[in-house]
Amino acid sequence: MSSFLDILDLDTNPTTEVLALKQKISLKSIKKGRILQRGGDMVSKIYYVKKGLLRSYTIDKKGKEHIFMFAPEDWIIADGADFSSPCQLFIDVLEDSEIEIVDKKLFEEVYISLTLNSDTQRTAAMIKRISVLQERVIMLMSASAIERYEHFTTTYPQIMQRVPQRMIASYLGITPEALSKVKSEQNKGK
Amino acid sequence: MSSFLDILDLDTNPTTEVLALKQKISLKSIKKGRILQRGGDMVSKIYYVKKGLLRSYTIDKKGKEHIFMFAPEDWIIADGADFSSPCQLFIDVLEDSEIEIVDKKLFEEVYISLTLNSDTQRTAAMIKRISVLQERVIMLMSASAIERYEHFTTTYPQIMQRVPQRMIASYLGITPEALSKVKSEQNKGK
DNA sequence: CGAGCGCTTGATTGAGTTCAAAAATCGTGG
DNA sequence: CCACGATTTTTGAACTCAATCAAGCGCTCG
Repeated sequence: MSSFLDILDLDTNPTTEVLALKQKISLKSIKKGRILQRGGDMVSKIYYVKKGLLRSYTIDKKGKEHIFMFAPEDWIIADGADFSSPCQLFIDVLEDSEIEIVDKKLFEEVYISLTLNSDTQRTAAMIKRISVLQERVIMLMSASAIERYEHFTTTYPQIMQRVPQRMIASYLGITPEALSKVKSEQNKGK
Repeated sequence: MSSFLDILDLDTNPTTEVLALKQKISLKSIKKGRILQRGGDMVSKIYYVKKGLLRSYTIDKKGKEHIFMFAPEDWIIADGADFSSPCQLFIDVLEDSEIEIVDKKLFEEVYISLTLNSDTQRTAAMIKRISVLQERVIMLMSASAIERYEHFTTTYPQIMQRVPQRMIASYLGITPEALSKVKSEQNKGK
């Protein structure tokens, strides 16, 4: 899968609803720094990243950002699960990007009604996301700052190079200062 | 949904595979304390809790347990996502329970091949799980011991009463001592 | 009834935070 | 292409929350 449209094209006999949805999907070029969605917004969209890099994050009561996930090429990012419901995530653009944007509700209705391979695909995508989150929870519960950092560098080396360190710290759940110290610490060791 | 069998019964015209699978699902009564699965085991099963309470957890290198989730009545619990793949979770029984047990691979094959309402159901279940995990990650990244505890008591009051406090601490990612102190602290306040 | 487990409480320690300021890097306009 | 301001990273010192260590209490159940 490399686009929302691909998914819809899987249906060889598109209904009028599918066709209507296809017309509403537009590829947009969006500049770095743009905020696509704020926690608390009522409108909620799904973003398919064709090119570039997005992130989702919360802001806690003390005003501190906590990055929930990064979304590079070919990732879907949205508040809540892939489609439905809750929570209060912000989403913004870290690199100039090309993104497909669809209304969440609309997409969900049509998408779920499609019954074919895309079902297996969607299931696989959700399973992957659950696995990633499971690993993340375990990491947050049991790993020290150093362990988290080393896990990140080996798991997401591509993202490492594309975002400032303070954002990696934010993703790991530690302060930028702590991350800096971790790095200098592990440099001493060699 | 209140059983694996219900899911399979949704298919009004069961294939021979479905029938074969149905025969392999057995309802077992299992006593408190029994370990169903150890991290590292190759066999992997899916457990549907009809009655009772299970938990899944990891054990870190220092030998400490970290509870990943509790599974009371009508929950499905398994290593990794609902069906497939990775990670190293232990699963054991906290209360005398009645459980349906199915081989993960077998179930996945048959289940995924079923295309009907159950698809929507499965999707909904996965979305819910993703939402729960999202909330958990945010909690672990931004909340203090007290906040985590208060969130847990309001969100899972039923489970509160059924497990020892040290397990709640383990779920929250804090030590039993810390949880004890949090409680006495919040009692002072009133 | 005693042994073991779970919960509490206190003293000590330590990893990571906070605050502050200097050093390095980035980016933008001239 | 350079220069300057802004942002990011590093470093250091003081502090804080929770972990660790240790002891005592109360219950259960064997």
